[in-house]
Amino acid sequence: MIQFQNKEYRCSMEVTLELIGGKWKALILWHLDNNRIMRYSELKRLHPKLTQKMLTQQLRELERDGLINRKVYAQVPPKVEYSLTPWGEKLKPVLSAMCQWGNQYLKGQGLHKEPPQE
Amino acid sequence: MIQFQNKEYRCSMEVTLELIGGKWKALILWHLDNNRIMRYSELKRLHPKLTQKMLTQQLRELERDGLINRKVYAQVPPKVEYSLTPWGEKLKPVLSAMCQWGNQYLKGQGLHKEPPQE
DNA sequence: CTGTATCCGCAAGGATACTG
DNA sequence: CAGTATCCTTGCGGATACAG
Repeated sequence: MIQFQNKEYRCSMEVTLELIGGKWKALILWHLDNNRIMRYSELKRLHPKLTQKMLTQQLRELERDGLINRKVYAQVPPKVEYSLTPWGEKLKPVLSAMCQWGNQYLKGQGLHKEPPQE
Repeated sequence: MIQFQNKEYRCSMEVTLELIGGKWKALILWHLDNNRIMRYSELKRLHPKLTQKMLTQQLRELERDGLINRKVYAQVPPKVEYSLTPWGEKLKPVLSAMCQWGNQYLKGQGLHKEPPQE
């Protein structure tokens, strides 16, 4: 049994799910990984169903958990840049594996065809 | 823009999230990957907060999407075994990467320490 | 531009009872 | 054992207004 932040976990998979699970986090992290640095408005455009409230909420949690950096420029109009921390960057294997799998699944017509052998 | 099952996706990451996202699927798949074959009652014991309703629902979706097999033995009392399909097995890189990352994060005291160099 | 703050609807998910 | 079926609650997340 793992103790972490006042909660209990049965395996490290549960911890990972707690930190990058949820509806939007993996998507945000993946695009931050590709683009290195993104502004709030760029992240907002990732998906039409991603609302301001949700985006801000997810970004705050990712920041709190040490996965992304938030850099505010003291200027008008405001400018805020988001980027991955070292911990966030170590997620690359996870994220790119997810993306690759999705690609393969789509190419194989998903459901009805066996996965390709490589 | 990707079309898949009457829905639209902007990248394959979104497709993967649609198929293995959600609160329990990755955990279920990960343990199926480790144990090869698991009965319903074994899966139920994965987590105290995983209810029958949720487990059944997630299993049905995973089966519908071609990620797991469901084998029913015609006997009393009933016996049902779940296992990964070839598509499900191709998720191993994703799942083990997630598990590894969680381990590293925990060992590094998570938030406040830099990730280890390897 | 990059956010907060509220209000609020609705569907995800919990609890319970029942079944082949 | 491995589920359904049903009811009911909770809180996620949408909509809107406002601000530095």
